[in-house]
Amino acid sequence: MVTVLVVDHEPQAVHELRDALIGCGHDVLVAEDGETALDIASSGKPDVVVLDPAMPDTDPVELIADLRERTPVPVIVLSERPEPTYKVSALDAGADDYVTKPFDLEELLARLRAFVRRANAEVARDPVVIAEAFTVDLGAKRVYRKGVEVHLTPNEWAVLEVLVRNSGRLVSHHRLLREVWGPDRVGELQYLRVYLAQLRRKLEDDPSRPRHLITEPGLGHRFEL
Amino acid sequence: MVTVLVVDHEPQAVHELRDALIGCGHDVLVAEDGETALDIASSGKPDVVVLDPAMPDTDPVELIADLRERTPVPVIVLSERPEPTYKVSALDAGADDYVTKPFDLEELLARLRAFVRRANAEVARDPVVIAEAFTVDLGAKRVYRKGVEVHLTPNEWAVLEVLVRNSGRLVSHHRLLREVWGPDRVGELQYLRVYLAQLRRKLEDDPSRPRHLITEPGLGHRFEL
DNA sequence: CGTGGATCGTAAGTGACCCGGAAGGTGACG
DNA sequence: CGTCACCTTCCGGGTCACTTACGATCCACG
Repeated sequence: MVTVLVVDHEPQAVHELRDALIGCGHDVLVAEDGETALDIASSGKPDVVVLDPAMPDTDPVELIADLRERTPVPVIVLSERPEPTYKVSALDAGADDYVTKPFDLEELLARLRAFVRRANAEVARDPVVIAEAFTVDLGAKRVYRKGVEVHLTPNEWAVLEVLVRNSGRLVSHHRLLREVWGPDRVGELQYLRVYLAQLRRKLEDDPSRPRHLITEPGLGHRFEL
Repeated sequence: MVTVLVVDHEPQAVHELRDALIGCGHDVLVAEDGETALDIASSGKPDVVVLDPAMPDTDPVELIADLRERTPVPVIVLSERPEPTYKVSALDAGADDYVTKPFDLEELLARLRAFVRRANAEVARDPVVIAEAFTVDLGAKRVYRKGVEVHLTPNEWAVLEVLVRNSGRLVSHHRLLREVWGPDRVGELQYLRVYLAQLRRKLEDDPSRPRHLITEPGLGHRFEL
C-alpha cells in the first residue's frame, strides 16, 4: 500500500488525480494549501508527495524547501510550466522529479513506483517499538506493559500512535490535535492534557514524572524511547 | 565531486554531454556499450548513470534491469522516444528518471543534483548542527551542551532555530523579530537583547565573549559554527 | 581629549499563561 | 440500567514572556 499526498488548490484536478490513484490501489491524502501540506507531510504518513505549484498565497519553491527540511519524503512536482528555469529552481529547492502537464497517468504512476521502490530499498520499517516501560505494536494496534496487554481507547491510541511514529521528534500541539481530532479542534489544548495524563497513568512507571511521554511546555509533546 | 557514467553509442552525443558535465565540475566516465556499462557501474565508482537506450545489440530495458541488479546507483534515461509506454517500461525496469531529447542541459544537471542530494541525504536524515560548544538537533527541537540536554523556552528555541537555519549568514533584527514574534513587534529590539543573552548564558562557554551567537551592531545577528 | 547619544548586555520583577490533576456531565451502546 | 469513552470545567502551582532599570561600550563630534 502506497500513501500519496496530493497538494493542489484546484478541486477538480484533485478529484481526477485522487480517483486515478485510488483506482490503482493507492491511498490518497489531500492538502489544498501549503500549511496543511506541511502538517500532513511531517506526520510521516505519505510515502510520496505530488505537488501542483499553482497555489495562491504560497511560493512553491519555498514550500518545497520547507517540506524537504522536515521530512525526507520524495516530492514530485506536477506543473503546467515547461520552462527549464522553472524546473531547475524546483529541483534545486529539493523536488525529486518534475512532470509537465498534460501528463500521462501511466507515466506518473511509473514514476511513483520508481520512488517507492527506492524508498523501500532503503529501509524496512519496524512496526514494533520497545520502550523501557512498555511496548507498542503499531501493526497490531496493541500496547503491552510488563508483558500484559493494556487496553487503550481509540483516542488514546491515536495520540500514542502519532507520537510513536515520530519517535524522538517533537510533535506540535497543533499537529497532534489536527491528526487526532481533525482541523476543527486545533485549539482544544485541554484534550491533549487529558489524554496525555491518561496515557501516562496507563503506561508510565511514575505518571507524575513521565519517562517516555514528555511535554515540552509551549511547544508540543515528544515520545522518548 | 560527482562522478557520472555516460552510456551512449553515439560518439558525438557522448562528447557534447561529456564536455558539458566536465564544464560543471563533474567527473565523467564513458561506456559505449551495455557490457562496458555494467562493468563500470558495478565497480561502484559512478554516483549516477546517464543512459541513452539507442544502442545496437542491446535491449535497453534489459540493460537497466541488469544495472539495477548489481548496484543501487540511480539511472537517468535520456531518449528520443517520448511515448509514455516506453517511459513506463524503462521506469519499471528500474530506471529512476526519464528525460526526452532534445533536453535542456540545465534541467538535466538539476535532475542530477536532485539524485546526488537524495543519495547524500540518506546518511544524514535529521538536520543536526554541531557547533564547538553545543549541538542543535533541528528535527527533535533539542539542544545539547557537553552531552547533556539544555532546556530552552519556546521563544529561546524559535530565535535559535532561525539563526541556525541561516548558519553563517547575517539575520537582520527586523527579520528575526518578524519570524519569532510576528510582524507587529518588529520594533522591539530589546526582546532580541534579552533572548540572545539568555541563549548565550545557556549555550556559550563564555557568555560575555560569545563564540557562536554573534551580534553585528546595528545590523542583526549571526550564528557561527 | 572630553562629552553626549545610541546601541548593547545584564539583572530583576510581575502578571499572564500553561500544565497537571481531579471530577462531573453527556451520550452511545449493550 | 450500567458501563465506557469523550468532552468540559475548575483549581493550584509553576514557568515564561514581557517590562523596566541600569551599567558598559562604541562612535561622532566639538
